Amino acid sequence: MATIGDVAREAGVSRSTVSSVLTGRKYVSPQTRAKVDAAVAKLHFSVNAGARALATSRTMTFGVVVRFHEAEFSPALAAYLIALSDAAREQGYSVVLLTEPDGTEAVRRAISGRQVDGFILLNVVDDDPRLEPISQARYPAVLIGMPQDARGVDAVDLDFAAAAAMLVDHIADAGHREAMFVRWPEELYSSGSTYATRFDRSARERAERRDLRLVPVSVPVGPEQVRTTLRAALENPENPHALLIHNDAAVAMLPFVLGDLGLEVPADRSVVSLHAAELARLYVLSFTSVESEPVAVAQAAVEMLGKRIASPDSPVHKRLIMPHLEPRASVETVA
Amino acid sequence: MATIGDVAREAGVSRSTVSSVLTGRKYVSPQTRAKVDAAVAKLHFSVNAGARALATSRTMTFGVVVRFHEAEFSPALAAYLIALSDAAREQGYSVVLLTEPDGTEAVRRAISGRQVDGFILLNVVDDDPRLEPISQARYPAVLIGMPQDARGVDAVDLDFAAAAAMLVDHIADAGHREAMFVRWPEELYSSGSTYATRFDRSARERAERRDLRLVPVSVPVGPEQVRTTLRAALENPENPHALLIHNDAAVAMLPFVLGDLGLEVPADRSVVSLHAAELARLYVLSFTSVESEPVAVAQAAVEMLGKRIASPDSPVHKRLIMPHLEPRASVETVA
DNA sequence: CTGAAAGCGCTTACAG
DNA sequence: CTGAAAGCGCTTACAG
Repeated sequence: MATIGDVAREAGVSRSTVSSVLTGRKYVSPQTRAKVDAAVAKLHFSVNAGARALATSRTMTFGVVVRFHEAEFSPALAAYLIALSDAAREQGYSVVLLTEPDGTEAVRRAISGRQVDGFILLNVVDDDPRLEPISQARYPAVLIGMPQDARGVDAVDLDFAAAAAMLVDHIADAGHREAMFVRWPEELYSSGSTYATRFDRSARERAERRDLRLVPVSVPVGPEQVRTTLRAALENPENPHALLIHNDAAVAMLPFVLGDLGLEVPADRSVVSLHAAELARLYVLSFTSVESEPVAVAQAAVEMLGKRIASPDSPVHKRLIMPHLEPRASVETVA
Repeated sequence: MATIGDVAREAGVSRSTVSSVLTGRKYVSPQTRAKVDAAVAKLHFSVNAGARALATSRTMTFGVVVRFHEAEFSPALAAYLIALSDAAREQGYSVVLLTEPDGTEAVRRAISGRQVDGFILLNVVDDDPRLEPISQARYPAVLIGMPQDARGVDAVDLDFAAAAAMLVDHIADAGHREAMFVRWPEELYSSGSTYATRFDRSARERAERRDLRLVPVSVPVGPEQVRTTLRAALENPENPHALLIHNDAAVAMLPFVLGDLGLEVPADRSVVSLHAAELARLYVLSFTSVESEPVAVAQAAVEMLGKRIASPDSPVHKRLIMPHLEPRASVETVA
């Protein structure tokens, strides 16, 4: 592999001049620059990343900290990882994967080994232990998620409150006066787990304002349980015919259950949902929905992290990404 | 951040002695070692990765090259990425994500920038362009996939031929004499795309040997097309009642279509399939199946890459990971 | 068994 | 506008 010295010799200049044209931080005459560029091309030279990192004390890499070993819903995960890597590269950064079960340890090691310039934490919840080493070392980081106490770290997330309001409005606009609110298990809401609670509160508030009565249906974990619960809810004649779903597993299962019961959408039931965009790719999920926005979220995260690294002491940023409603004609207008 | 010099001072030894205990490549007396360890702990020291990389010319990182921007089926992708990262860490390696649409360019840059010690290429097909810069630079790499011409690069993959044979046997053992062979679009087989063709050939051979007549059904891309095709195939009274499915989209869609037609498994139809394990996590896929083995494949890949880096000139390795059949009582025994 | 010195490939003041 | 020199934090022969 060619070094900067080889290039300098080839171009007939000093190593520091080569470095100057490489970094672009110093004026170099066009002639000299041309000679250097030619030598670089001829030798297929490119800067040794480790050497540059050592000299600049900037690694130009981000650590992406994946939270769960058993990712709750990995289709979304892959979309985020790829979007993050793409966005990072556009800013000249690489992305290294930190997947240890003990994320705190992974973060600590990456910090003390100076492996990364900053972190992006995926799937952050309240009291996330990974925050500890970061806020302690005052290391640049951006959270994806919106914990109550972000401990002075920047954060970005989908605007779940807006999503809930959009979905409620969509049902209310169609003239419905009541709807089932199909939810995650209640623990998720009481444990203060950020996105769920934000969605929940906003849905309730908006429903109240729009005079929509919400009938909560908590759906337990596991395919069979999901199926049974949905079936019971749909069979109960007391229950509303509109469904507002905030539970990916329920979204995926619903068509099966509708099939079991011979119910049609929107003729028999009106359905809106919040779910990962990936879900819609492989399945026939013809429900009007608000989808997650991995690309927009990833780009915002990378941009925020870049700025944070550039100015460590600027004020803490929070950013909410506005989702959009994808209409799929699954709601019937009622008088 | 503490440096090796700080540790040396704290421990009252030279920097090279500290380095010796850190690398473990030289005998150091237990007493001295203890002093160094104590200093390391006290100062929370850990080696600066970039500096070590520069000194050893080993980055201790692998580049994982993800092929498609639009991942065909990203649930599987996430599982592979996490498994790779975990396996790498166990060997002391980090994993950097290379997601550029132009994978060849990404590989080239990582090589000339000395960013990685080797590559793992995901989802390799015949004539994969990413192989070019790797085989040209004779850079250590392991392919996940089994192209006809691996150009002297190690490769590992699921044993799709064995998978096909297992599934055919399962149907034949239950006494069936014929089965629909639900497949990807034909282009996938004619384009020589490795796993599909291996599965296909093996299924046909085994079926012939077992006296099982296979009726091929090609399923086009897109949810609606999948649904229509499956429906037509199931409604056709000429078609066998056993299904051998090698198409994730068809696997996911089948329950809907069975529901549409009021068919029960295994009473009305017997079903076996090959699909990504992730599929079964979120959905009720109660079909006997052979699932992909991301963890085993990832571990093999990492291990092979480690060995390849250690001995660049050892003979090329190919490795097939034996999958296992997951019985789910979806096949009816016939006379 | 331990330490002084050179070197890995860069960048960056500092002179000129 | 260009170049000589020091330094980033390690490792590794080489002496002792």
